[in-house]
Parts: sequence; C-alpha cells; structure tokens
Amino acid sequence: MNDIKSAVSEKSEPIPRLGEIGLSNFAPYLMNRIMGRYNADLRQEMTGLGLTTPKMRALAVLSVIDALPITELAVYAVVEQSTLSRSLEQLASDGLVRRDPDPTDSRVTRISITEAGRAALDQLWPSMVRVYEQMFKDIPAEERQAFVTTLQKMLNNVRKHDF
Amino acid sequence: MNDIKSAVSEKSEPIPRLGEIGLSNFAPYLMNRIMGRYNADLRQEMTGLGLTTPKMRALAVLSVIDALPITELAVYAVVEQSTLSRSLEQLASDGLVRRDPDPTDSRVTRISITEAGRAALDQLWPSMVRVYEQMFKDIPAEERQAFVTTLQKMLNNVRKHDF
DNA sequence: CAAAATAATATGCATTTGCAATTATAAATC
DNA sequence: GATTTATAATTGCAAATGCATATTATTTTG
Repeated sequence: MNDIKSAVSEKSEPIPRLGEIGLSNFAPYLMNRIMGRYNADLRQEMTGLGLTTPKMRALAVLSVIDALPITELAVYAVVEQSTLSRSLEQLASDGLVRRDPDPTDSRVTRISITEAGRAALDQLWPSMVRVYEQMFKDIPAEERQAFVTTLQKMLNNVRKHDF
Repeated sequence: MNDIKSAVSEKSEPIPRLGEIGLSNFAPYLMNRIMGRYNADLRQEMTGLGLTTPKMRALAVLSVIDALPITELAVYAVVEQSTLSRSLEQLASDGLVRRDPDPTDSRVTRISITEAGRAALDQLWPSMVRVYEQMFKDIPAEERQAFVTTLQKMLNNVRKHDF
C-alpha cells in the first residue's frame, strides 16, 4: 500500500494518482508540510537575531564541519550557491563567519564560523530543540531512531555528491 | 541517543549542541536536505510545464480535495497566503483552476481544479513518482509504512489547524 | 443592534531568490 | 606548453517572496 507502483500486478500497471494514494499517505507531501511548519516556526526566532534561513543553515553546518569551500557548504546547507554567496557576505560583515583563501587552490574560499557565530547559533539552538521536541512529542526513542535510519538511507538515495 | 535532551540524567542537563549530535543524526536537517533535493529535482520538470513549486503544490492538493477556500489551500499546500493568491491568479488565467464564490460566506473564494489543471498535473505526476521511487529505493514496504506512520504523528504534533 | 473584533483575500513594497553570465583559476587535452 | 575545458565564486537582473497593510465581509460583544 505504500509502494506506489507495482502494488497489485507484476509490471506496468497504470500508476495510481495522488488522489488514490491520499495526501496523508504520500511521504514527500507530509515531509514538505512538516518542514514548512518547522522552518516557519524557526524563522520567527531567527528574525529577532537578524538571521535568515540560509544564514542559519550555514552557521549550523559550520558549527559541525569547519573550513568548508562555499560550493560544498551550499550542498550541506541546502542553499543555492548564489544565495549562499550573498548570505556569507552578510555573515562575514557581521563577524559571524570568516573567509580564508584555500592554500592550494586559489579559486576556493573556505568558510569558518567565528566565536560570535557560535554565540549566535547558541542563542537559536534552544528554539531549534524546542521545535524538534514538539515535532517528536510522544514518539518513543526506538521509533525516532528507526525514523532517522530511514532518513539516512533516503539521503543516500537522493544525494548527488559524496558529502 | 535520539532523544535530544534528557539522555543521561533526570532534569535540566545542558542541552547537547548540534556538533555533538551530528548533522546526520538530526532529523530536521536530514528532512530539509532530502526535500531540498526532491523539490529541486521537480522544479526542473515543472519549468518545462510553466509551473512553479507553489502552483504545482496547489494543483496537487486540489486534485485530492476540491473547492477549497484560499486560506485553507495555503495551509495544505504549504505556501504563504499572499504567494498563493498570486499563484492562483496565474493558474486561473491559464485555465488550470476555477474560482467560485462561496455561497454562504461572500469573503471566501473556493478554488477548484479544472480538467486542464488535472491534465497538467498528470504530465508532472510520473516525474513525481520517479523521484519518489528513487528516494525510497531499496527501502522495504514495511519500513516505508512505518516511516509514513511516524510522519503522520509528526504532522499532528506540529499542525496548527484542524486540517 | 451598533461598535469592535475577527476573518478572507488582495496588494504595495522592499527584500530575497534563482538563473544566466562573468571573472578568475586550475586541469585536461592536443 | 598553448589551447580548450572544467570548476569556484561573484554579480546583474527579472521574477518571486514575505511582511505589513488595505479592503470587504462576518461574527462577537456590550
């Protein structure tokens, strides 16, 4: 019932339409809707800190993986490269990230989070956790774990880069 | 390990930072990244059909639930009300949706998908299924089902409306 | 039932976005 | 090793977005 094609017969059945599956059984719909709420909830908190979604995502990634080239950071942060370029401009001028030329490839600029950047993220982090906990309210630890395991497989399936 | 706070002790432990959890164990990060890819992949197909993400989402929802007030459609489609208002303008002038005044509340405009709208969505649907299948490649039916079940709980947790 | 509060939709406007083109550097090819 | 091709990052520009507000209609309240 959850394998969208091939449910009944062997090959080339007519693909069921969305109406037959139902919005609430279609994983991408549910994920978009949940993340839409998550991101909207956080945007409010970010505005107060002078951050935007792309800026926040860049900081979040950089808090985990440092000194990333911009192109790579764009993939991790799920932000268009040109959008990220401009976000980094602002983050740098606000002193939340630092730009260092790559020593071996002078095309590359490596981005690092600064102490001020970490402090900004730390201010936001409790809200992120709060929204996260609301999202997983009453969902037991094993179910959360299984969910994340499936997500990891999915990311592997759709990712176009090695990172 | 997946319950972000309260992992070790009873109350008010210091909240672990994102760096300690790791990006690939943080469900919202994974979900944003997967859906970023999903939406980017589809955007290419949509462009060829003269559609945008908000337009496509509106059509997808309307193919399942018809004659929705704009405000309600905005929630289902995960699109800002003002953005949706403008998207519907275009969809209507392209003949893909119809606007009908609500008979009992004259503030409300109810939106329905037209035959042409269904045809446009039908053209996109195979791509949506293809991206979906890629996403869940090698993930068995029971795991998909469990995943959707968790998503449904999550949506219930974060939703702010009855629908 | 008049006045105030709420709700649905549209719109003005500044900002953000994404795409395409540009610039600068590096790698590959002939 | 000069020329072509590929890659990293920025930027110009038109279109899209989100917020606040305007407008019209409905519901609530005193």
